[in-house]
Amino acid sequence: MGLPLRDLTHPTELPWSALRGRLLAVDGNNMLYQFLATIRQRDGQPFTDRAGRPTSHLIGLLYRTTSWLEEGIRPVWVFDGKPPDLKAGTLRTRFESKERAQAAWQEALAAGDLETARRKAAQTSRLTRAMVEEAQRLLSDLGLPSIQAPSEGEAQGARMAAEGVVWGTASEDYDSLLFGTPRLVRGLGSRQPHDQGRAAHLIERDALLSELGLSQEELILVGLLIGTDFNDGAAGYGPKKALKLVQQHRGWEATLRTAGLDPAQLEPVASIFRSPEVAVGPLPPFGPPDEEALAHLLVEEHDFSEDRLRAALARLHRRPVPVPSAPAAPGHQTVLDGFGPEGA
DNA sequence: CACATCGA
DNA sequence: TCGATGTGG
Repeated sequence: MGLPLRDLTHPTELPWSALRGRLLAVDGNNMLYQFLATIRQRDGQPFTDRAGRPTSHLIGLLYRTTSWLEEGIRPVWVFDGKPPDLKAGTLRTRFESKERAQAAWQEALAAGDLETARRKAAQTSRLTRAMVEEAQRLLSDLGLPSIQAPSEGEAQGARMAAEGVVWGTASEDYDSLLFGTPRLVRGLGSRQPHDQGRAAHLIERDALLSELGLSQEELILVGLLIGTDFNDGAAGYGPKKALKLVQQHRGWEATLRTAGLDPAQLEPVASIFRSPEVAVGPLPPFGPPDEEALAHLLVEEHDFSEDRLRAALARLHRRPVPVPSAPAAPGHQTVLDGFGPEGA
C-alpha cells in the first residue's frame, strides 16, 4: 500500500498532547484496514459476532476514537470513494496476494504454526463496503463527522488540510504528501502505557521539501519514479536512486526519460496527485454521542459487552474542553469551510 | 485495539 | 507493581 517514502523522511516526535483541540483528517480506509489486520485471535481468526460477521473494525474504531477524544484530538474520518481507473492494477495485485496469503494461512494452521498463521491471516484482510458503512454508522452514533470522498480519501484529507479546514492528515501511508498535505501524522495508533506520554510522528511537508531540496512537483516526480498506486515506477529505482535523479533538476520530461519512463503515459498519473477529485461542502458537525444507538449497534447487533461499551463511553465524558483550532486562512471562503457546533 | 489477569 | 499472556466479539 502506498508508496515507500519512509526512507526520505525525518519525522519528529509528536506527543498526543500536542494534538489537543486539533482537527485531523483521518484516513478511514487505512485505519479500518489496520484494525482488520491487527485485531485477531492467536490463530488469525478475526473477531466476529454470533452471526459470524467480522467486528474487528468496530472494536478498533471504538477504542481508538475514544482514546483520541479523551486526549482532545478531534478526528474527521474520511473514506475512499471510487478508485481511479489507474488503480486497477494495484487492486488486482492486492487481491492476488490476499489469495496467496489465504493459502499460506491454512498451511500454517495445518502445520500448527500459530505465529505464521496469524501473520498470514493479517494479510488476507478485506475491507468491504458493508464494513465501511457500519463504521460510518458507529462514527455517527459517536457524534463524529465522517466524509465520503468522491475518490481517494488521502486526496480529500490533504486538500482539507491544505485549505486549513483541518490541521493535518493521519495515515500510515505517505500518499497524502504527494496530494499536498502540509502535515502528515503517523503512528497515531501505536499506543504506549496510558500514563507514560504517548507519541505519534509528524512529517511536515515544507520541512521535507526544503530538506530534500525539492519542489512539490519534484516530490511527485520522485513518487512516479519509485511507483505509486497508479503506476509501476521505473525498473531499478527505489527511494534513494529516485531522489538522486530528481535532485539533478533536469526537468519533468528528461527525468522520466532518463529512468526509462514515458512522460506522456504518466501525465494522467501526475494529474491525479496535482488536481484530484475532492468533495466541496461544509464540514459535518461534531455532536454528543447517542448512547442508546451505540448500545443498539454494538451490544445488541454485534455482541459487545455492555460493560466495555460503558467504560469506553466514560472516557468521552472525561474529554477536555475543546480548544478552537485556528483555521489557516480565516475569512477566506474555501472548500469545506464550515465548522459545526461543538459537542458536549 | 484496549482491558483483564496472572505470576514473578 | 509490572511485563507477559490471555480475552473480548
